[in-house]
Amino acid sequence: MKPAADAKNDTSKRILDIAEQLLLTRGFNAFSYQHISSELGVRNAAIHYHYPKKTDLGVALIQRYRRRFQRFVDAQHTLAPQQQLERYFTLTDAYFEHDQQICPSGILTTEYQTLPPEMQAEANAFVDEMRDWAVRIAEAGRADGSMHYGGTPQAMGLLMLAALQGGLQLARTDQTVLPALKIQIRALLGLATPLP
Amino acid sequence: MKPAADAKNDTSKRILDIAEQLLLTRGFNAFSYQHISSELGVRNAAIHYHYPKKTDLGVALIQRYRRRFQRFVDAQHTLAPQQQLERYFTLTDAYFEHDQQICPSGILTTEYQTLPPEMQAEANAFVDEMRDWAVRIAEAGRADGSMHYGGTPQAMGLLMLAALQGGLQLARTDQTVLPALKIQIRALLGLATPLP
DNA sequence: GAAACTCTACTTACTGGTTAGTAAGGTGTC
DNA sequence: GACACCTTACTAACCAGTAAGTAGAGTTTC
Repeated sequence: MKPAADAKNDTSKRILDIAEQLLLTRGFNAFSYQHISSELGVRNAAIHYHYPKKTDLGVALIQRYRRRFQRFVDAQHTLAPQQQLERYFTLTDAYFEHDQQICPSGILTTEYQTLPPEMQAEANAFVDEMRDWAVRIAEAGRADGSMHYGGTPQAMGLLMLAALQGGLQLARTDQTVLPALKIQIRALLGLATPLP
Repeated sequence: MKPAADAKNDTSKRILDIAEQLLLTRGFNAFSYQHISSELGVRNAAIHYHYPKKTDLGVALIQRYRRRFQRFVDAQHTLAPQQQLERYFTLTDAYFEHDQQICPSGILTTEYQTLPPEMQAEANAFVDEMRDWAVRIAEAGRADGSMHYGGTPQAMGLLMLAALQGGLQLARTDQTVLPALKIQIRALLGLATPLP
């Protein structure tokens, strides 16, 4: 057994978990190491031991998102485009139901001008990856004849990403937003509402 | 002449102008009275004289947005739906071109959980008004036969609002976002790109 | 097998800067 | 002299970040 190595990983990971929750509900500028340390039951400096600068923590957070998102995408590359879109919707719903969290790309682009350059670079890459994925769904849906829409797949994917990012934010003022948005996106793609 | 009254109004208004710029580029949590006072060339306490609490300033900012937006909407109630949509696009472009500002509703809903209740209430009302306007455009466009889309006008208006709000944020990482989004929304509504 | 070491994961204690907000006073205008 | 509009001077809280020390577990050396 190696309790030392496990303990290190565990605290490091728990810091990321708490920071993620704070990031998606309050934003990067509106949470402090105090929030994390009091939640974790340790002192402030313990967080600095694992992530010396807040920038380090921010970069680690986005990098973990990128890895997780890549696994999410990889895990369903065999699914039909329509099913992939439904997974996308499910992911969006999950954010909202978890303390009205919003999409990470929404936080990062909204606070973009105040973020350190290292985080801006990670945010750029993350947004690119999310956009590419949305575009691939629109492309595949047109290619296999399951989705029917005007314009290019590039623009349609972008529109879906932008609408869901904005929709998650708007949902905080009105919880009927997300269901209506999902129905409308399906309607624009000529899709039927799927059976459970 | 009434220089006293003008001076009061002028300083008060200039504080709002500077605060607005800071809000739309940095967010409410990421600007301070110091930012405003140094920009304005006065001391910190002078800002507190006009807006005792930061909450007061925030509420005044949103209320001014609401008045301005209402005037914007009223000023074009005689225009055709398609022209109203183009005005909406122009408004969006103007935000982006002004130091990559984003939509006020985007900031307010993203920082929603950290805002004081008075600002949350104003934000709710503001988002409602923006949404209503988008819905009315979609309704009028369907009614006069100029726009053709699936789904309800309520959902279509919501989708346009959400997409433009998210799109303004995403445009910070890639400036080609907004043009593509506008083209796609027109395509989904069966509209031709208007001539200048 | 025990003393000496090294490393991880913290702690206490602190610095310097920023924050919103207040209290009291000054200055010019009606 | 009353009021609008500021100033100086301050408080208390919070912020990121650092320095130095410590407890304990594992590792090395004789």
